[in-house]
Amino acid sequence: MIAKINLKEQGLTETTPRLAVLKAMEANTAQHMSADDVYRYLLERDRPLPMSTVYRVLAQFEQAGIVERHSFDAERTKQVYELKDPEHHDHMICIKCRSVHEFLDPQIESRQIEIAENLGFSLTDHSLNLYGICAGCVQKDAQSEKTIKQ
Amino acid sequence: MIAKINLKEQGLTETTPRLAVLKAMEANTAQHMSADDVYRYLLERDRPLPMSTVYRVLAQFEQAGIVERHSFDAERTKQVYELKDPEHHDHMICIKCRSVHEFLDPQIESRQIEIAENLGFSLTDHSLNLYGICAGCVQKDAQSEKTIKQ
DNA sequence: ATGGTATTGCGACTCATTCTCATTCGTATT
DNA sequence: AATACGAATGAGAATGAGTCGCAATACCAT
Repeated sequence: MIAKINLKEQGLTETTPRLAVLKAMEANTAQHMSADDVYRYLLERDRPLPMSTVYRVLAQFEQAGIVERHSFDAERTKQVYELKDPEHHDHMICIKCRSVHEFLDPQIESRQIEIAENLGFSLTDHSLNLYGICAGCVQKDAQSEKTIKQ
Repeated sequence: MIAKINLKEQGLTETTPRLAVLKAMEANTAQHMSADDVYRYLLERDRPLPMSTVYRVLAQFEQAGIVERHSFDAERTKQVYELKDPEHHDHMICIKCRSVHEFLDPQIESRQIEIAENLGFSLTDHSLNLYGICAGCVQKDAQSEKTIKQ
């Protein structure tokens, strides 16, 4: 659960575009939103914002620590955003259906810190993405294979 | 140490452009090479190859398992390639000097497999990038801070 | 040498993202 | 409430990595 975000508290003045983008993000916490997703959401449900503003506002949000930016796709390098969860998590991406599961593993987290320390690195950030085929798609695959063999 | 690569063994005919790109990669195992790095290397040391061919050949190499593609940069999403190491490794990137350290941690590796299993995922791949400031840059930072304070 | 397939060179193209700059908005101050 | 000044926005052009289409060329088996 993500706490209600107040722009002023994050050092951002409350403008109409910023509130709109924030609304779009809050309405879609279940997904990771690309700039285009935000753009289309606002076009349909709210009022249109130019893409340049969507990008700008998302960048401002990222700087203010309101959202996090990721790029999951190994091929197409499209960026997506999500409201920042106070507790960090990693991602597991289904390469078939593009669904994203979030997970947190304290063991890996602490191991990363150890590794960084050993190498004399001052760790500021990290990203761990697991790619694979989700339970649902594994099943679908198995079924379609059966169908073909018949 | 990476074994000498034979294109034919990888199912690729030995053409001049492919050999040139391979040579460029083998001559620069210390760095991760962008398509542009390869392009410039060949322009200077060998014979020019059009960018489209560089990209194409690198893509063929990736498919054949000769190189691996990564995108380290959190901001600019530029892709880089490296000759594929038979044993997988992860990356630690210095956000100051852009240097990349490679590391391998069996504990994290096996934990990833466990996590995937628990979530019903069939794991095909993963990427773990640690971002931070390397030992060298930490020192430089400390020094320049001292200078400023004087 | 010949023919057919695979590969290349070239430029045009796509698409996400960033930039520019004139206009408008937000807000602190009269 | 008017003013003023910096911050934010809108619109569209620009950028830059990467891809595509297709004619020309290279590779290889016969």
